[in-house]
Amino acid sequence: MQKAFTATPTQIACSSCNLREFCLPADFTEDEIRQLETLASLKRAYRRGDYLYRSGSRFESLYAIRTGFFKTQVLHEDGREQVTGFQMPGEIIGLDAISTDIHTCDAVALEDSEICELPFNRLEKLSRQMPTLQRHLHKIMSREIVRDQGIMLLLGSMRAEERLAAFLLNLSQRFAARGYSASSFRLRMTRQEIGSYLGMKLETVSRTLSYFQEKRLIDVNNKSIELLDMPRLLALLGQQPATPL
Amino acid sequence: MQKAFTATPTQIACSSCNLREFCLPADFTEDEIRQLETLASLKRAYRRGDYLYRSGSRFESLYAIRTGFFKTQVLHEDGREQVTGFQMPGEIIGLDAISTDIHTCDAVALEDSEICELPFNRLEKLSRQMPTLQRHLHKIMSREIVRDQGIMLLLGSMRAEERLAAFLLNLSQRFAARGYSASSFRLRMTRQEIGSYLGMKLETVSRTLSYFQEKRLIDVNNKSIELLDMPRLLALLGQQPATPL
DNA sequence: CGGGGACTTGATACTGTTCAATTTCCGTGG
DNA sequence: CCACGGAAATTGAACAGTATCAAGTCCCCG
Repeated sequence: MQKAFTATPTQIACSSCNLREFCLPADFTEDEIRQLETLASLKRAYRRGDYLYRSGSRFESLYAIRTGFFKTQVLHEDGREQVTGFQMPGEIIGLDAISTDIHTCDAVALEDSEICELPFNRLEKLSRQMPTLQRHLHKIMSREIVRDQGIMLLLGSMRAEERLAAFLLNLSQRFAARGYSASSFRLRMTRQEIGSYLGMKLETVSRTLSYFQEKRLIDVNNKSIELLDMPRLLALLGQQPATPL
Repeated sequence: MQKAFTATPTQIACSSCNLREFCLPADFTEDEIRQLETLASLKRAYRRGDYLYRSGSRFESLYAIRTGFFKTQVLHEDGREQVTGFQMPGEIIGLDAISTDIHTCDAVALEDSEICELPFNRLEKLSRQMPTLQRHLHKIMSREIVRDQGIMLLLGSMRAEERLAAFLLNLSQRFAARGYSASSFRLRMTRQEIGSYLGMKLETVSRTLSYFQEKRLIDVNNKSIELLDMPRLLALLGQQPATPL
């Protein structure tokens, strides 16, 4: 499998998130879950385009996405922006802010979304009493580090086609993990945002998608994507030079 | 300042690491430090080229670098490798392995080095009793996430010259934070490793260094670097198109 | 002192960017 | 409900930035 760019959803307790079903690792007890639920009871709705937090704002809480879709981005002084991730339900955002108590990136809703707020002070306190939670929190943070390593590998050593193939397969996998179709989904982000994430220009994203379509690897229609040939998409990764498709 | 690519050393208690001097945040008490010292007493020496751990090996401990220099790298199936970081004294490595209890990258000594081993189970246990340590550990992990975001920005949206300038300034800053010269230092890594880290080929690294030298921004002599004009190097960042120097 | 890896430099090829012109999509208001 | 307008997406052509290939030099280790 594509070691470099895999995503296990970074999940944590969140009462109103259907936690019991897919969010929680098996090793929490009933009682522990109850405690977590009191902590995670704060939920809020966001509209497409709303900021969950902004770079520079004070850190209070982590956020578990309940429904919807977010992007995180860092901004450069000169206006350049880099999308650092796309987050879907069950994933946690805000981890970057722990280091300085100030958010270092923006989190923006890509569609109407609901989140659970997890006040970090309370989370820390609770995790002192609950080793399972402590371990879980550490794993979530570590998983984010591993994810970032995968993106570095992607940005540092893959060509445009490989990057886009990796991206599509990664989305596919994450949708599948949530019970949605692995082969057919809607992109919530623009070509520009994909490009920013993958380190390429929106025109190149568009061209490469068209090329994949021409080669019958995928079917694109604006934001609708169907993966027609996942084996060949996978084969696109892990190949040093350009490969004739 | 170069927001995107700043590094505060990720430090943690380590008895034999001259901790009191520069490794420890002020908020640990004498007694707490003593407890940490018992934990961090394991130290080991490594020779240039030795692996501290390998991708796939079992996770037991975090490692605090006491002296020397390391690189971490992830390997792709097809043989491609991506250097994900260069670590210097006071920094912690191994955080990626917490997520799965398996190391996801290699750590290799770039020169003879000494490390302190921090058994993670004991670290977790101790941090349950010591909120200061818990908070510190969280900050270290979060800082790594922020660092990775900076590299994504670099890899995703900077040109070769900017990347190299950012890299040199970042090293400079980290040396300075350790009491070494900010303007004159020895590179411990090869052009190839720099290139892998920055997402460019070794020839491009070499050429760009020569170009910087020609423009009197730096003085290079193989692995010896002197930064002659830090303001102009800094100005190189944060400029969208190519700038005549 | 010899040898091999690391580094530099040049010429050329190629991937992806830039600029520009359309076309398509979608939300908004009539 | 349809028409409008602006943003998003597609596509083409020329160009720029790096990669690639190759030759030669330097440095360091044994």
